[in-house]
This record gives sequence, C-alpha cells and structure tokens, in this order.
Amino acid sequence: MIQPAARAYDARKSEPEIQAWWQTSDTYEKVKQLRSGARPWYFLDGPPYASGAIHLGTAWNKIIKDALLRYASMRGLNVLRQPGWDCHGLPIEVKVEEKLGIKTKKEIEQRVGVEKFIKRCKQWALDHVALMTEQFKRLGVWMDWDNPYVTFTNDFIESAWWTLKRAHERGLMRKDLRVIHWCPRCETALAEHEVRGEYYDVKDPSLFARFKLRDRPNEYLLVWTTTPWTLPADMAVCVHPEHAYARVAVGNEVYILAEALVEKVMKELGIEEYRVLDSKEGRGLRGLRYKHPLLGEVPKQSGYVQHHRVICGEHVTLEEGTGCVHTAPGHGEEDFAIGARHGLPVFSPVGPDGKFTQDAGKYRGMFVKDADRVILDDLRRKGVLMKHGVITHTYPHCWRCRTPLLFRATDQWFLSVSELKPKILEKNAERVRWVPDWAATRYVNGVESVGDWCISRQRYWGIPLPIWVCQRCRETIVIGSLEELKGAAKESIGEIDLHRPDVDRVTLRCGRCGAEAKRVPDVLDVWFDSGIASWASLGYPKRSERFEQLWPSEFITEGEDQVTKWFYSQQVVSVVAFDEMPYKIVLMHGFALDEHGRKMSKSRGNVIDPQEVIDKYGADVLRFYMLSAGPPWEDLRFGWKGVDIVARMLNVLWNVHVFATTYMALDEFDPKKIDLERVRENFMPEDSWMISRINSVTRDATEAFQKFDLHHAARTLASFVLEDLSRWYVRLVRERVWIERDDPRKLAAYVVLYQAIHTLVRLLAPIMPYVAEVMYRDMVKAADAGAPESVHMLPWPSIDERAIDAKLERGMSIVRAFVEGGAAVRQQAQLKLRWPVSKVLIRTSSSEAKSALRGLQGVLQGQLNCKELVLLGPGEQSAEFRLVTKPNTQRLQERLGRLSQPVIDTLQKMDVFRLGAEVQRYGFAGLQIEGQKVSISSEELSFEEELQEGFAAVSTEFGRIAIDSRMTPELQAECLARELVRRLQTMRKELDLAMEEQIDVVVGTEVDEYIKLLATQQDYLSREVRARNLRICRASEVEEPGYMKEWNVDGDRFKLLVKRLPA
RNA sequence: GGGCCCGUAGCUCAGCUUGGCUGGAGCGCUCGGCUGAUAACCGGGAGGUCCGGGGUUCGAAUCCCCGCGGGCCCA
Repeated sequence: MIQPAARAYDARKSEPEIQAWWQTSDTYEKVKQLRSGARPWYFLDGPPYASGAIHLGTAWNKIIKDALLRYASMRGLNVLRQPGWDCHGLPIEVKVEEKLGIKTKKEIEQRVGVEKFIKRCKQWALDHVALMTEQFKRLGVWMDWDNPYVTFTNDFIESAWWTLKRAHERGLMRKDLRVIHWCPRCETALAEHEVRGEYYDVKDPSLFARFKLRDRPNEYLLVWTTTPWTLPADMAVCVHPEHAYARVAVGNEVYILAEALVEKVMKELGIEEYRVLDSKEGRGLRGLRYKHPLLGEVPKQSGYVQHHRVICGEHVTLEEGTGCVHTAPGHGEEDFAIGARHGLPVFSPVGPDGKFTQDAGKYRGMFVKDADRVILDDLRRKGVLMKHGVITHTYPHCWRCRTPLLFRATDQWFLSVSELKPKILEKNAERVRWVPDWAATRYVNGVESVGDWCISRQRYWGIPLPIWVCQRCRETIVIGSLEELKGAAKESIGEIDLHRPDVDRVTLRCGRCGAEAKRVPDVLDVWFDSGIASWASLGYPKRSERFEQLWPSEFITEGEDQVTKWFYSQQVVSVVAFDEMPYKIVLMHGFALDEHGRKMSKSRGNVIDPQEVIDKYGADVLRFYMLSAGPPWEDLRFGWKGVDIVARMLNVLWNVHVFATTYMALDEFDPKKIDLERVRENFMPEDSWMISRINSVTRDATEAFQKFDLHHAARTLASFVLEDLSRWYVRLVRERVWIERDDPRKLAAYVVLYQAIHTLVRLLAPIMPYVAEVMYRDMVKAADAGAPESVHMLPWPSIDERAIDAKLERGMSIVRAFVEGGAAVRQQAQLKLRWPVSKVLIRTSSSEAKSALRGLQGVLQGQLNCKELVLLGPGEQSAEFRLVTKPNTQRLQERLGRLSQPVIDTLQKMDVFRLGAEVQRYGFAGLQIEGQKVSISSEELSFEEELQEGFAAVSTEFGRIAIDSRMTPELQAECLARELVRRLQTMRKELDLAMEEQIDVVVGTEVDEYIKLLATQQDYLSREVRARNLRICRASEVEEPGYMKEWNVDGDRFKLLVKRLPA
C-alpha cells in the first residue's frame, strides 16, 4: 500500500537514515552483485592526498564521479569503483615534522629516528583515510570503501619497483648530474611539475656589475643579475651570437653591452655622458677573457680561470639586463645546458641545507640568501658594482613549505621522458578521448614543453628507489619485487616492510664483482606512485588476471590542474611499462571557486566546507547544485543563493510527491491492479502529454549523461519537476483527484503520476541518491513487495519513442502561452483567476498554432476559466474582436479628390488580411476604381484592432487573446461561491479536519440578493467543502453551536458556520 | 612571452557546434494572486551596446581577424 509521504522532507534527518539503511541491508553490495555478470567497466579513481579534511573541490570531484558511476551502473555495466588514496610524500612528512616539533631534516635521523618517523607518517595517512572516507560516504558516494587501493602497501610498492625495473631494462632510467629545483628546508629535489604553479612574487636584489676584461685595459663586460649568491659559481658570460653589441665609452672606461639596451641601461645607471664607439655581432666577442669578480674570495675559482670567457647562446634575450648574461652552470637550468655544450665545470658550492660549502671560500657556512648582502658589499668595495636596486619578480617556491627554491647541481635519477615523448603523443592522439576536446590541445602543449622527469627525492616517507649500487665496481642493480630482493640479499630478510629504514639495511652481493652493494637512499617522487595506479591498484604484476581483463581503464576524471600532473604521469609510466595508454576517456573538470571567481584559500577566509552545506541543506542539494551549476569542465563559482534555489526545487519535488502519495493512499490506489488498457481509454489530453514529456525528458537526460553534460541532465530534470510536473500537470489533475468515486479519469491521473514519478526517481538517482531512494520507497516499494528494495538496483529507464508526441508537446506549450496571456489580461482588467468569465477569444498567428491546439481546447478553456472559448486562425474575424482597415481619409482626399470616397469604400470592403498582406509585401495595394488603376501606399492606410466594449486583449508568442470582462449575475454567483469555498476550506483546516471528513455548513449574508444568487450554487458549494447539509440565510439567523467566523468578501460581510459531524 | 578557456539582464548562467523570425531561465527588484502541496507556492512587469572594433554575409550573440578584461596552465 502506498503510504502518504511525510509533510516536509528533512534531508538532515532522512539522509543519515537512508545511509544507515544502505549499510545494514548491504545495498551497495547487492547492486554490485546484480551487475556482476555484466560487461566490466573499469573506472580508475584519481587518489586524493590523504592529509586533512576534504574541501569543496574534493567533494565536487567525487560527486561527479559518483553521478557518472551510478549512471553507468544503472545502464547495466559492471562498474569497478575502487577508491584510491595517495599516501606518501612530503606533505605528510611536513605535518608529522610539525607534530614532532622537528625543524630540520637532520633531526629526523638524529633525534627521532627514521623508523619512528615512518611509523608516524603511516599512522597519519591511515587516520586521514578514515576521516575522509566518512566524509565521502556522507556525500552519498558509493565506492568500495572497505577495499581501497593505498599507495603504501608492499604490493603497491612492488608494482612501482617492477615498473622501475622495466624502465631500467629499457634504458630509460639513468643517474645524472643535473641542476634542479631544490628546497633548502625540506632538503630535497623537486620535479618540474611540482614547481608548476608555485611561482610567487618576491623582492630580490637587482644589480649591474662590471667584469674587467683581461686583454683590454679599461674595458668591461656589463652584467646584470638578481641572484648575487650565484656569482661565486660564475663560470662564463653569455652573449647572443647574432645581436649587436656596442662598446660604450664613459669617461676613460669602455663598457660592452647589447646595442639595443644602451640607452635604457645608461639611463638606469644614471650615466648621462657616454659615447657609442662601435658595435658588432655578439659572436665577435667570443673568447674574450675576463677577470672573475670574486677570485680572491673564492680561491677555488683560481683553478677555473681558463673558463672565464665570453661564450655564445641563443637563449640570451634583450628584454631585461644588458645582453651579457652571467652564467653559473651549477645554479641555473639554461646555464647548465649551455655550460655542458661549452665544457664548463659544474661548480655548485652549496650544500643541501642551502648553505655555502667549503668550496665557497669566504662565504662558507652562510645561507645563500643571507650571503647576498655580503657579496654585494664585496663587489662594491672592489669597484665591480655599478648599481644595486630591488626588483619584484616571480620566483619558484616549495609547494609544501613555501620556501623560495634554489637551483643546485646534484646527482638525481631521471626517466628519459624526452625519448618517450613521440610515443606518448602518438598513442594519446590514437587512443584517448578528451572531454572537453580542447583539453587535449592543452595537454599536448604541456607534454611538448616538458623535459626529463626527475624521480628521486632525498626524503623518507615514500617508495624507496629499488636501486642498489656496488660499492666497488659501481654496478647498478634494480630490484623488481620483494621475492627478487630476498633472492639477492646477502642475508635472509624475511617479510619486511618495504619502506625505509628496513630496506636501507638490506645489502646485496654484486653479481659482477661479488662486492657489497648498497641501496641508493632516495625515495620516489609521489607522482610516480599515482602514475602506476591503473595497474598497481589491480595488483599487477603479482596477479595478472584482473589486469588482463580490465586494463586500460575506461574512464578517469580529475581537476584541470591534473592535466600536466596525473593525466600526464600516468601516460609516461604506462608507456614505459606497456607502450600503451592507461585510460580511454578522460574528463577534465574545473576548480571550485568562491562566488567572485577567486580561489578558495584559508588566508582569504573564503573557504566553504562541504560539511557546512550538508548541515544546512543535505548532500542531495549540494550534489544537485554542483552538478547543475555549470558544465563540469568550467570553474564553478560557489554561491549560497544557487544552493538555495536547488533546495526549493527539491521542496517542490517533494510537494508533488506528497500530493501524489496522499491521494493515492486515500483512494487505496494499487498500481499492480491496474488494467492499463482501460485506463488508457480514459486518458485526458494532459495525461498523454505527461507520458510524452517523461519520455522526452528521459531521452534528453540520457543524451546529456552520455556526453558528460551533467549540467544539462540536471537542468532538464529540474525544469521537468518545476514546469511540467508541478506547475502544469498537478495543476491540471487537481480537480480530478478530488472526485470521490472510483472514477476512471481519476485512476488515469494516478497511473500517469505513478509512472512519471517512478521514472523520475530513476533519472534522479545518480544525482540525488537519497531523496530518490525515499520517494521510491514511499511510492513504488510500498505498493509492490516484489519490487527491488532500492531504487539503485533498478535499470536506467528506457525510452518509449512511440509515446513521444512532439505535436502534442508543442500544442501544450502553446496552451500554456495563452494561459499566461490570459493571466496578463485578467491582471489588466482586474479579474481574479478564480472568477469565471463568459467569453475568451484567441486568434493564433499561424494556422499551425491553431491546429496544434486542436484536441487541447478543453484544457485551454478550463485553465482560462471561461464559459465560452472562440478559436480563430490567422485571417479569421469575429464580431467582438476584429481587425479593420483605416484609410487615411485626409491624405487620400488630398491626392485623389473626387475619387477618394469610392476608394475608401472599396478599401473598407476588402478583406483586411489580404489587403494587409499585400501592403506588407509590396509596400502598396493596387485597386481598380471606375475604370482607373489606383495605387494605395502604406502611408495612406493603417490597420486597427477593434475590440468590443468590455473586452481586453494582449499579445503572446503565438497570437492574441481577448477576454470579456463584463460581469453577469450568473458569473457573480459563481465568483461569490468560489470566494466562500476558499474561506470554508480555511475553516476546515483550522478545525484540523481530515480531508475526507464531512461537515454541516451555514452561510449567512447581509445582502438579500446574494441568498438568491448563492442558491444556484448550492451543489457546487456542498461538493467542494464536503458538506452534508448546507444552508444559506441571513447573517442574523446564523447560530452556534459550531465553528463560526465572520468574513469580508470584496466589501460584503459574511458569517460562516462549520459544524463537525459526530464520527 | 606562449597555449587553452571565459566575457550575454544588477547577480549566477543557457543559447554559439549547424548564422535567420521578438536573445531565454533562475535569483534579486517590483506589482499582484493563491491558501487542503502551505515555515510553501503561483502569476504579471520593468531590466540587455550579447566586452570593444573591424571583416564575411541579404542577415552575426553565433563564423573570421584585431584589441580589451578575467581565469587556468606553462615560460
């Protein structure tokens, strides 16, 4: 039996209840079971980082995934939805350091010990996995929460090792001295992609220095730099080979700099008197030797004097500086590259902690940025410094601790991405579908600009590099699994945890020379961890069955920042391991921003906690809001107003549900016992229309889901609920539902409502899983014990194309346009909607519109609340509402004189519509008057609408509508009756009467003629208020007992009495 | 400096792929209605240089070019 739904829907109460029920009845497992035999569909979850609570962006990400996965599951696919957790890496290390009060890297090894540190990191990750899992569950996200993939398990680590071994075997991994970004606080290298997006404005010194040439007296190279601390490592000065360089005389001295920059630089240096001596291409300067400015301070440089020369490089620009670029191969990427080409030594006298080493001579022990000042002083003292200022520019920072990064030359391990690039791009173009398609362009541009991937980190909490190096012959051994390690280890190791410090202790015997091999102490870049997720999460290579069945994954979706991160790292390692793409479809989604389009950040104080939204509105509203706010791939501006609108939509949806279940329950409607054929015979036009609509909506929503246009799916559903279901269908069937007998037309309305809601809850299920479940339970499950227990076990609704009647839908929208027009006329004429009118005239602007209305006149007339409806097509006239020709008498007389009168007579006799069409088409009309041809221009006549007295009219999209606003005694009686019904209903409600309960009523009025008028409405009144006896009399005759109330109805006083009947 | 995206009502966004009749919705504003779906709901109205300029076309919010402004990614 269908049960009347709760009066109001309280998501905050219902959602946890439903969730608990899902839990106890194991609904998710049952759904999985149902699809277990179907075609597998491998979704790969991009693992969120297991640190801290979820934010709005994380919530959106999972909401998108959940909606699509629920949809895919309803479409009958066996969806694989294992959640992942990214657990390694610096962010967790930093948190644990904070907790343990650790300030430097040394303390980890010396004070705390690596073992304890790792233990704490793992615990931190586990705690946050648990915390975030609960938050995702509350969002209604259905995934295998009890069986996630976690990047710190031995299995996962072994997958990484296996992949690295593949890379090694293919010659794609190598150790190299490289200048890379280095964080002096975390004391580790950072990869290119870790630095992306981490450029912030900083203030740095800006200085001009002069380097004295050795072979030309009083001649100098003029050099500009913002990093004085790199001068101790200076090896050469680079100029552009093709740009012109000038020799500029200032007093007795000559400066060399780019000709194009002479004026600008001299101005900046404050030199007004100077003379350009000559100028030649940069390549002409090649080989000029100069005296290193800090030769005395950095003794080590004395060994390099043969290198201190001018070299040429294409990377030199003339945008800033002097065109003479100070080059320190140990401290800059470009410097390193050009240095390598010219055989310059990589001198990098800076330690991991950012302090100068022994090699830096005088500056030894100073932190490099602190040394800036000392170096500046030295330069000034030595007459090298020409000018010293401050510049604001963007500079890379550590993404975890915001420390400005340094460039430092160190030994690191690299994946040779440059070799793989062509393959990556080729396979990507061939195999991967990007949504939206322009994301692919963005991706390809990104890939084209990247270099090799530095995968080593000098840290602790990560996958240890499985690389052992022989202490004698330097042979490199890469281990691919724990088994392999056991076999190669010098001593038996048993089941160890594959993290540091356990693996650090394992030593191998070198296969080549037999000496001891020790592990390289580095760990892996975490982006490698997540990169291998598509097979590591399947347990490959240890177990290959699932991998062979499922890989590559069908679908992934993450935020736009992942284009150059996870989307990329996955493709790289996948090509390393398999020469294939790891996923087939990738949906890029946007960022969650605040309502002004700014990034949410703690410092701005504009962060929205998803929990806050859930507490106020529930998860369904948050989900629907985030999915409907815009296309997934555009940034989402979060605004509370938008959330509130969704909440109201949900409320209307619920009201429809309450309406339907209330009356169905009252009439003990049983959808199982319906003779559909008989019901269909009793369909009203609006019933067929509703069936057509629900099928159109199913079609539209399905198409939208297929295209990942989640916003269109959501908006289609919202508009269906509000416009079609609530504002139109329920409005049309309301009266039918009041019929008390078992009327077949009422039954028809129930059947249609039932079918509409039954379909609707399935369409809504992926977006609003909670309320869909509740509605399904109240209406479908309650009536049919044999129905599946959860809406999420049902298949996606199919589309009945035959039920879609485009003409009917169009006709109905025309009806609605005229009903709205009618409301506008009534407002003009001050006629309440409740008051019936005697006549309405409609003239459609096209014959199509008129024919579309055929069959819907009843609906139209009912909603227009009129006694008579006259439907006119274009060109049809009626006495009350006609178009007439108005010739411009004065003009015609002036031009035609005597002839004007017959012309006017003729014009007025002509068919106004044909005349109008002719004038509109040609600009004039031709007549034959008394044997003469006369041409009438459009200025000489006009057309006017003539409305009969008492009528009012407005235009709509489909034509004009006119209403007779005159009142008759009969109409007045009806109006009065309706006013009284409304008030009696209020009184019923105040008495808290059950809907079907009967009453006795006495209506008292002070106006005698009303007694006569109302007598004609006796039946109507009784029926509407469910009165057994209804008496109409003078107000003074109304006597208690009963509930009595006085009312003012449009200026007249009434006394109404309602008597409750004994049960 | 480069790549990609965005710019439509006071606000948030549809429409643009495939050019065409009067450019839509919600919110807000304003006026009104309804009261057995009711801490709701419904209707009317006002409100637009479709970022600017040029081009293609009979016709441009839509296609092309150039600017301006914003976002993201990269230098």
